Amino acid sequence: MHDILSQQLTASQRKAVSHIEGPLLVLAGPGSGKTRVITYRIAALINSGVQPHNICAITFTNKAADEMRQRAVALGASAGAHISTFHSLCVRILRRYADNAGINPNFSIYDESDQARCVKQAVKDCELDATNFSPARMLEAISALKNNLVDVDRFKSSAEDFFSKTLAKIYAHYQHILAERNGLDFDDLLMKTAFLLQSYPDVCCQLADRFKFLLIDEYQDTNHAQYVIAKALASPHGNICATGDPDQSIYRWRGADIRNILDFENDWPDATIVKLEENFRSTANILELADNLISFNQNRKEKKLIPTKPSGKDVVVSVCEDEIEEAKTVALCVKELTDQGASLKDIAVFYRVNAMSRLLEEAFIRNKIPYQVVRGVEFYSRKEIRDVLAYLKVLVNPNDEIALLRIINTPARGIGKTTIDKVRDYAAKNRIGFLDAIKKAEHIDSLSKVTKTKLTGFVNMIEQFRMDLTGKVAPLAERVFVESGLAAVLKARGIKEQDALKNIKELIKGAAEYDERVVGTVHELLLLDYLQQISLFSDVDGYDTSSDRVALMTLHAAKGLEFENVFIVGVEDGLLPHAKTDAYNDENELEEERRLFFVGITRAKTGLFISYAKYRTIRGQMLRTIPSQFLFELGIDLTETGQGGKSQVAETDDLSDAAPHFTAGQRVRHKSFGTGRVKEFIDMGENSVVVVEFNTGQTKSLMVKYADLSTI
DNA sequence: CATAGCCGCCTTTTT
DNA sequence: GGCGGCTATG
Repeated sequence: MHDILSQQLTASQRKAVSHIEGPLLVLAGPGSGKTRVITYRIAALINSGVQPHNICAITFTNKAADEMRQRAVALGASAGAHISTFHSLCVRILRRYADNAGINPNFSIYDESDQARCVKQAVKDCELDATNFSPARMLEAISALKNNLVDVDRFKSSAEDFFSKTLAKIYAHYQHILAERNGLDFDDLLMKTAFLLQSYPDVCCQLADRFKFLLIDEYQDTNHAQYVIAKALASPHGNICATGDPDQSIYRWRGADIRNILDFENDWPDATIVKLEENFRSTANILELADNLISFNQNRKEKKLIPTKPSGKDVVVSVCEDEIEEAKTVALCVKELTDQGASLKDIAVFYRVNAMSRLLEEAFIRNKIPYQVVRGVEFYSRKEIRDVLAYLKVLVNPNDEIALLRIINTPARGIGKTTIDKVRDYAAKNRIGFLDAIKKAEHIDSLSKVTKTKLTGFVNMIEQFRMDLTGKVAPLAERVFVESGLAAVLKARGIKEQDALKNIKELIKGAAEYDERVVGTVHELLLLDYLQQISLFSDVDGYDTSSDRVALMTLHAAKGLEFENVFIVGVEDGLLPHAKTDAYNDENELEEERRLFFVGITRAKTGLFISYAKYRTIRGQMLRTIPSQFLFELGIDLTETGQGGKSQVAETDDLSDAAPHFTAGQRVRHKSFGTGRVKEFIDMGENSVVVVEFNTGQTKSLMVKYADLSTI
């Protein structure tokens, strides 16, 4: 079988597949058949006698893991290889070696909103002002520390200035709160695993013995913690195969360190490097644009995209009047494509921010085009779903105060804030958990008799549910939904709540599928496993590739996918690159935004449609936009009209119209105030006002027509 | 203690 | 322009 497989591969691909022992780096450009190579590699390892369960492949999303598993099996490889994301792998390791890691294996995984609550509490505990130390900013800082494996102690000892010292306090409190609730956030999963592997060489050896071959996809987007984990797991045997493309690194903001892939050769001196530069996905003209664009990045290793397909359809750049027209244009183009025989599932629309999906959805609905917004997590963040899950979480992890507080009065059962405060006080005084305090409601003198009864009723219900803990998940979820009273409340409400009911049904259906999947596996706590798994659900995981609908997603979510036809909308300054990035001061941030566009473009096989709107309503205000600089970097003559060239501009744009316009983030120079950055532009025709923060520190509002600002 | 209504906040990307 | 949190009222 192996030989037959090899014949379907190019020479470089074959090299990447057949190189079995020792470190291997596969530098794979977009559309180079990287996924195919990894899958074949798994099959080849198994063919050469490696036990499937000795293989550990790490993918970027659960969806990618599922697909890889299926493909490997389709190639004839027996199932049993461990294929998952870094986070899922860490959950497994942490549960198995919980004692060594110093945690309770029944931990809850805290998502962003849970984290926000905890950090808010921490800020409050430290008696700090939430405006100066906003939870979001603190969380971001803490996340960055964790990704770099800086724990509380280390950060405390290095903190010198006021801000760092304060952050250290909040960090310490935050970790304390999580520990009390037996909760781990996403970053903890990585950090705790990395520390575990560093402190316990024997654990590390056991794992290396279990996973004798390590494969890591999308290596360019690993952060420091993931890097340490990978290195520790592979060090005993050196059988590490990393694949990735530095030009597709788009998660720097999340701690991804591009040096991990650039320095692979230094980390593993005897590494074999295989480059996959041929592109089997896109037409030559699409690749040319991508190549032009990415070559504007200075901080990169030169790499050519070698097309294997001839030039195809012209790339279309559409200039629309506003965002509504843009959405309409996309919908009409989709119709045209389907009229020509394209199927909807071969079409995708990418945008920079999730908020941009709404207008597109409306346009698709109006034009009766089936679509799906690819955002898996949103399902699990719906109120009714979170409610049911909170009940389940409390059953598994009674210390999960976040979940407990959520359900104690949901549905309303007469347990209000005052009661909760009293119970909390009691818990704190007696140094017991919140749930334990409720159990002792009888002993809390400040509570009225009625309240005590209510609390005992609640505890009894929880205890009842707990009897079912070791069984299947779906029946328990259904039971909780009904007996908690949630069902009655939803059913009593109007037609609007039918959606909620449907969602719960969907949840139970999903749980039933889980039960089905794990049938036969021995688990002391299936519910725990289920909850931890769905906590790690990602955006693309909810993407249903089998249904015939247009896919709408962010450029980030598009990573690793490919489509016959791709639309990229909103290619405007302030959106791509996004104004929230520091693209105008920090070349690295600009380059990452450029890579993001590059990733989007290189998803397209034959049809590529790029668009921007001349006016866009932001925060209720319609503003004149500036086309993204990236558009010009594509190397398309944007003034060109007609069909002759390799690209076509759908509508001509009169860029030369009226007084100059500015956008936030733009750098400008003023005769007497010097250089500064535009904070805001208020479009009032010829009386437009621009607010500029000058480098001197002062902020000025200036009338554009008098100010004589020049752009830099 | 529950509910409605108001104010003020934020709005990048995600495992 | 949308959501969450807070307050005033029943």
